Amino acid sequence: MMNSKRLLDMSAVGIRVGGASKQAGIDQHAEGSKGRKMTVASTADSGVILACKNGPATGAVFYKFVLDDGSLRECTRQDTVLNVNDLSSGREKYHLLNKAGCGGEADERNSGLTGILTNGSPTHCLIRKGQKADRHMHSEARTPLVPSGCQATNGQHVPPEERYPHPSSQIPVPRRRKPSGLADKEVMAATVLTSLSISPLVLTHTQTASAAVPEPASRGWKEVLSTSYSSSTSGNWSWDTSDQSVPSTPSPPLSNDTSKSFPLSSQGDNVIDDVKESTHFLFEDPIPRKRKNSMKVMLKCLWKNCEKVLSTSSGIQRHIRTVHLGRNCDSDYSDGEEDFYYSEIEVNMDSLSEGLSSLTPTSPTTTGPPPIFPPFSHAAFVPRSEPAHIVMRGPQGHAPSLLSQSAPSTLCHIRTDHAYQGPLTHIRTVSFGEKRQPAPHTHTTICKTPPFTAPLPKPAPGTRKPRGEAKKCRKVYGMEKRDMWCTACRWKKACQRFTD
DNA sequence: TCTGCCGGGGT
DNA sequence: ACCCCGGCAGA
Repeated sequence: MMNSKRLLDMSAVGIRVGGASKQAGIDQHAEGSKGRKMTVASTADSGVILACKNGPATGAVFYKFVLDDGSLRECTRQDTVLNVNDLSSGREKYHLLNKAGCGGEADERNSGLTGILTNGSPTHCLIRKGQKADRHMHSEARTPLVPSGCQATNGQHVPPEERYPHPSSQIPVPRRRKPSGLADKEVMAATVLTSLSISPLVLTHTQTASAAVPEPASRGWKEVLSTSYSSSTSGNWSWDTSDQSVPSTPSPPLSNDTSKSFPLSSQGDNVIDDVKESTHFLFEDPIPRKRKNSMKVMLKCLWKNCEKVLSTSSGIQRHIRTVHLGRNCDSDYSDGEEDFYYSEIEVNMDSLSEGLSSLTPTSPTTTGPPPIFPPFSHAAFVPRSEPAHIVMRGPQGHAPSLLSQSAPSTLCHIRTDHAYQGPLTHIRTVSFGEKRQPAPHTHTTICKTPPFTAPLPKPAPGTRKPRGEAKKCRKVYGMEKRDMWCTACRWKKACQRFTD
């Protein structure tokens, strides 16, 4: 990917550095939508600087190059495809791709840039996947690099200090997507799948050709590819071809980089958006699990001094939004920057039935006050999983800021026997949360003044660990190679090698 | 019926 | 602690 050509879409301009695996630093000076002046500092060792400006009236674009030998060259936008090889010293080839249009139509699929410049028009939120903000990136570029296109989406202006996600353990969840046509989603999904099935080589070729492909033919690609980097100006869709949400696929650790890259770039947006999608589906469509006996999964608000228990995630989120976040009770509106702290618990309805027979959980959609359960008793509540600390991030991928700081401090890792939970808990299915778990401040693993610190009662008789999906030693090695089994398997205990 | 694994016992 | 196994329960 790094050696793929690089396209910088400055609403009209792409710069392609062929063959060079260097990371481009970006400097940007935005001067509004009319007059604009942008400067791109290319690779440090290439010595190439591209300056772009256009006049407010003429719209003519001039590109200024500082070549390796120090000479200056200028060209105009009309040079649709300019091979700068003949301009340069010949050591490297620099291509200029002048792309028509601006905004999300640009093909950014193979962009090797760490950021996309904005120019006042609907802009991108493009950060090259897997790259943190380049050290060459100038400070001036940072703020504009915040996906201003997304800002335009909700029309809100957020102070800069709130724009960048604080590297915390919070699990971001998707902001509410605006309803869109099902057909659109299906088309999008199909197109994304199609794009995934095509090798990067083909993509590169397609990308190269796309400059000359008529718009209708390349539009589908461009839409998909642009959304691959969360650059859709609508801000309603994001997808990434690098499946970071698969826990079984080891990814480069984020723990160290996130703290740096988050404040510096919008790279986190991609990741966050990934998680957003994952968690969105997880919450919208939780994996059905077997419930034994009369155990029912409830969601308990973990806000301080709040014992609210609701039966649905939407209900608990609404509760948090309205009660703790002070949102408008009447509106389901979410500005996308909310912290949701709640824990999934199992409620023994039998134990509750005596005193709470009249307080059966109600759907949050029903009018009237939601049920409030009395303080928990361990006889009735069996914590099932880590508390779900959910952060609704804004379109800018802002830091949770104050909301997180006011978060409950009593989060507790309730049950550590992950073998019993495995990927079943929604936290563990979220790659982002998974990566962040080692963070020392991870809420889900820190136990402070926990409300459930009392020795947990053993699982009630009859509660058995659900069978794992993974093949165990017995199946993998067979009876003949029993000596290759893990010890637990040999002892007919829970397999330790192939945990779920 | 196969398989995972809990619970219990033996050393 | 290590090892084994009866038996339960899910697939």
